[in-house]
Amino acid sequence: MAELSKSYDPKDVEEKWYAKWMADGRFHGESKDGGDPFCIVIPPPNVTGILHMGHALNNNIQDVLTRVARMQGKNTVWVPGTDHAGIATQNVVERQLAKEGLTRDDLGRDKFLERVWAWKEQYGSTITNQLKKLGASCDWERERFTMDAGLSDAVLEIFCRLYDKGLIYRGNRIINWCPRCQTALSDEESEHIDVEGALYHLRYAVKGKKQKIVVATTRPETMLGDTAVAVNPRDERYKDLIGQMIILPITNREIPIIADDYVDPEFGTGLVKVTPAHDPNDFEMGLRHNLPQINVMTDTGIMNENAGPYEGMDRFACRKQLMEDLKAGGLVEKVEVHHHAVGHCYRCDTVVEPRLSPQWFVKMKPLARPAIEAVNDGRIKFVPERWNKTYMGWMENIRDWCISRQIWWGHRIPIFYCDDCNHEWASKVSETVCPKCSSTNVRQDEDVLDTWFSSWLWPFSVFGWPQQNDDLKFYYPSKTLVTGNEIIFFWVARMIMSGLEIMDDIPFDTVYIHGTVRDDQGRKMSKSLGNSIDPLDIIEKYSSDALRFSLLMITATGQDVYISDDKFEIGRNFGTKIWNAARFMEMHSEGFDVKDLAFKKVGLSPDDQHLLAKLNEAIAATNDNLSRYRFNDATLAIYDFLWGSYCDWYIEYAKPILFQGSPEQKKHTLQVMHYAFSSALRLLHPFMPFLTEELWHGMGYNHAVETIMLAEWPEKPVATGIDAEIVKYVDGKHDLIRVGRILRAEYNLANKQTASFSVRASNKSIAEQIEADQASIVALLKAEDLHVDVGFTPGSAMPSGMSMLGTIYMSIEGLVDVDAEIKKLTAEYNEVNGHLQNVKQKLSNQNFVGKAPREVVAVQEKRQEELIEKSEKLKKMIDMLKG
RNA sequence: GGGCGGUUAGCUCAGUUGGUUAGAGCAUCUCGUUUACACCGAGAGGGUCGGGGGUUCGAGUCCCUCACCGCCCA
Repeated sequence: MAELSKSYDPKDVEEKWYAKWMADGRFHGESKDGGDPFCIVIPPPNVTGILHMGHALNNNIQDVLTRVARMQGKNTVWVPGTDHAGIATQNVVERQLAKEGLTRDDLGRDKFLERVWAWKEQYGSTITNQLKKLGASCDWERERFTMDAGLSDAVLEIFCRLYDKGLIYRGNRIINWCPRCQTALSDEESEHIDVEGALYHLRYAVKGKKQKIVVATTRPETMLGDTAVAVNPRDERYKDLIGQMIILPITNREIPIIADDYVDPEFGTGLVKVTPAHDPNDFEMGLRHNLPQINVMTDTGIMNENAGPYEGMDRFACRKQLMEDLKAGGLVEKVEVHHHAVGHCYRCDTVVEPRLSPQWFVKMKPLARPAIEAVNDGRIKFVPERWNKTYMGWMENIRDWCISRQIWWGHRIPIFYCDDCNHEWASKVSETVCPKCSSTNVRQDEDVLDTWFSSWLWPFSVFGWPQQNDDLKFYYPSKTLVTGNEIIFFWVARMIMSGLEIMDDIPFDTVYIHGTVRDDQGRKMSKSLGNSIDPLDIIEKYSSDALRFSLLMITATGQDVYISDDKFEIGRNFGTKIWNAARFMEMHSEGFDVKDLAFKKVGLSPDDQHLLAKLNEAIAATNDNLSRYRFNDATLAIYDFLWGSYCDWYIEYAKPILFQGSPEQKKHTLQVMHYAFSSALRLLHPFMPFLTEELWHGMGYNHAVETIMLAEWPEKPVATGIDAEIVKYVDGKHDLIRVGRILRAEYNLANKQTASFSVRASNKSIAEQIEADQASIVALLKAEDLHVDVGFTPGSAMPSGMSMLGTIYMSIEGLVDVDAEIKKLTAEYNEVNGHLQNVKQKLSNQNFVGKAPREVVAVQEKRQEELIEKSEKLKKMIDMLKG
């Protein structure tokens, strides 16, 4: 056994073991080794990303699941990787260029892409390196990037298949446009943020009449593109207006008043302006009524030639100027404060402009049907279950997915156009000749695909699809997907659809949705708030094990987790506690062989049995809670066992034996200790991989299995030699010791000060048990001696307390505070009688006795008996003190 | 407007099918440096379980309703 240092230095230990595990290829799995496959695919972080607490939580959970599976002997693979984060990465590189005074257009497409790749080579592994610090046991030999040759091939293959199937189409529709990124976004990428805006009530003149009508809008500048005003056909107020013409202010265009069911008579004035080129609902209305579509803005959100006098102004400057002009013309009825949700670009936070634009879409309804079915019939289950509803709600109202992006970094859309015969076709390879007319006047679509169009293939593309290979066959489908709720639509739902469409099988059978990491005031961690806690700082300050353990211990299943710096002390303190327990064992283990743990299955002491029973409970609880994704309960079970049962009770019990016992007794006790400790280390390993590996070696447990990573996962309980009655007796003994300690505390006995204790045991057999088990009680009570007697009556006033095994008395020299004793016992007597009244009331209630299950009634009857007995005893003790 | 989650000790949270006296960590207070550990040990105090109503012999737990907080979707 190596000598353990006085204090634990996690930094060196953690680096050492991660490097060793990597060098030994411990994280790698191969399909050819067969067995029971267990696969998890990582939610690929953005290649531009840096590790935050959300990642830490997410990857900790995956690592725990992976490490447990590996210890269970499964053929385990956790596939890591990053995604190319089209818009985000392009933004980063463009910012870099801006510092050099350049734009991407200065470089041109090819040169710009070279720059992006160079950036990726230099900085792209930041986040994966940070994952390694967490201890993530990813199979790094399988690391993938969504722009890899293999994954790119998968993207093109899918695109062509879906295009040929008619599931991908090009359409001129209203999409979410980010004027800053100058690209289209999907509906999911436009984040609705509640803002306090205004509802502008504008007066429009009716042609040929003096009458003015009032329409309400939140975006007055789009008025320049209005092509109608609409009312609800059932709205009596405006019946006469339908069919009349309006003269639009500023541009003086004439537009009709139309009737459409879409209009909500309750909203605003019941009259709405219709701008088909700038609003999805207006667009639909425009189609129904054959209205022209007038786009009033450029790609960058600047008003265009259709905006007349406002051409060249920014859209918000235009809004301001236009309102002033309208006010001057007496055309503003009023401006109301209005709360509404406005779409913002999820990458740069710019207000999104709904805008008419030709884009590529995936037809989602046909893909959604089988994906809804898979969750409905339970082939895929969400944990916690409530996310089913969220998923279903979105899937059942699914809209087509806008997949084209007007940027350069990404998979270029594999569509080719012939400018001579107008033929359009999809092809995985670069085309130069039109297959229809043989013209060479051929060009490829300029746009690239949404990044999610590559990540939705992740569960099978990482294994080389469209190639059919053994890995793909063996590891697909993966087991559990671990992710946050914010990407259920973006990613989870789409993977289910692509898996079923392409692989004809679900991509995973369980989706575990964990909570969001927040600060201690419940706010999301964000750079702008400055409230982020950097996991790497926590690792630096407390260790990776501490970060991991603490995070899981405070995260209830699926609930958001509030963290602050000092929460991580939980894990650090626990690690130190375990380290010191190990040192204690080591000090007494000289000459002891940890290979020989065959402690006698007979002749286990009551404390041995109690410890092993608690170990069994911890094993069962850990397994049960893990299977239900209750990580906090799993960690708590291990924590309570090691800190409570093992350190607080068993080590204290073992001290007199290890210090004064016979060699046989010492050996036996050490066997039990090492058995329990090595089991607990294995149970703890997935949560605290580094410390447990260090101790696995430090304690010499590596004699049979070199690394704890591959040691047997504890599942089966210790079957023999444990008597439940004796375990119960030890519970009682702990109670007795607690009561004795209270007596000591009440009289402020110094630690060194010993006292004699007497126990009036509840019955003869308990008396015998205590008698035979005196040493541990004497030690834990720091007693001078201990008398056990069923009929013990104190000769004079003695401080006393009642325990599960009987009444314990403390004899101290001289000063017994009789009044204080009487007061204390009277308080207890009153409390006991209070409970007794309660129970009596229950039992005299015929409804309770008649309707409650027999067991429940029996419990109350037994309790009544105990309370009566306790009450009588207390009465006697008080009388004696008074007498 | 619709949906989901939350409201339990000073703080952050557990509490699985209703059933003894509602738990943990942190914080607070008292005592303690004894030989694994002060990142520790022994003890203590602290809760009308958001309000109201209902079902039940029995409600933190189930139902209704209201209030507030957060998230998602329109």
